[in-house]
Amino acid sequence: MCQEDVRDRIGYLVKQVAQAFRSASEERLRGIGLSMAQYAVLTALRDAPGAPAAELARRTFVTRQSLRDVLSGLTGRGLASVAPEPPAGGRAQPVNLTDAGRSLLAEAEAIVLETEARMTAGLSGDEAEQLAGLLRRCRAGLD
Amino acid sequence: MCQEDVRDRIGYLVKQVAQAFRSASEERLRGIGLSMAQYAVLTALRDAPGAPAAELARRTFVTRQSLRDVLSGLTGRGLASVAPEPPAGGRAQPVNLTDAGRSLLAEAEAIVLETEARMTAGLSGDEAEQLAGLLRRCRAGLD
DNA sequence: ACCTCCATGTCAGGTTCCTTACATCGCAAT
DNA sequence: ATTGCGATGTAAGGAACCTGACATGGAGGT
Repeated sequence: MCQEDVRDRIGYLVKQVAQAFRSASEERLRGIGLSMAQYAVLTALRDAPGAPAAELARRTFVTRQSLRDVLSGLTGRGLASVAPEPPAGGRAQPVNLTDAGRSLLAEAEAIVLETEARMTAGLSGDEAEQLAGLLRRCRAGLD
Repeated sequence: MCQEDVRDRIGYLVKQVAQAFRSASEERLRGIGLSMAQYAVLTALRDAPGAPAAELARRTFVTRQSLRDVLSGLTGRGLASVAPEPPAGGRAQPVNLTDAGRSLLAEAEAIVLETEARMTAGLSGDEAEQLAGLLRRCRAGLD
């Protein structure tokens, strides 16, 4: 049979690395009261200020409904604000970072970048480039 | 500033590929009534027949509590069985695949392998090897 | 024998995320 | 104008996962 060991399969490895990265980041993010999901939304919010919730959902790869859960936690803590009513001639309610959100995001960014550096510590610059390229091609195969 | 685009960061890419892989697999697994989590437990169960629930939890990288949720779904559908009482001189209750579980796992395996093949379709054999090696080194950096 | 430590199983509660479903609003084609 | 259509917002319920806490059984040191 051609049944190879589960642990050597790419899918398993990708999942495992992603999970380890997530766990490691989340562990330290918890110190400033953020989850990985919240961090992702804050980042999307910085990249797309004033975007509607549906757009943030697309950027963070979750459904609008899931994003609502995360967003309500964020607004409840004053890290993000949703316009109470759509602007004239539109339906979408723009979401924005508050000052508190921006400053907390900066802290979170440092934590996640540090974790990422730890993950790629054993790789040379060229190898990191290579890895990124291979991952992009894997992603392309899954549409 | 040295702030690079979020979308080019390794952590982001890994997460994205893992999520795409999971989504693609789950979408097709749903056709046979399995979630990715259930598939993972069935696989662990095949690799370690008679293992206690705590061991399965370690193998699938979730907590014992989470595994209980998944396992109860599995036993409820007759795909796995938990020994009603610990064997003499032990406390752990061995878990095993049923025949139904084994045959459903075979179907699931085919689905997941096919998805994985699609993901790595754009990669040569050498490149797939390379990717696996780089991912293993990333994983090693996160302990 | 006793007692501490560790692993296992279990319960409670909460968070994140999903599917399904529905109401509404803007936009464009008719 | 009206009629669909697509995108948005919202709600309800369930699945998967977590932390925290607790009870119990085995193993090893004292």
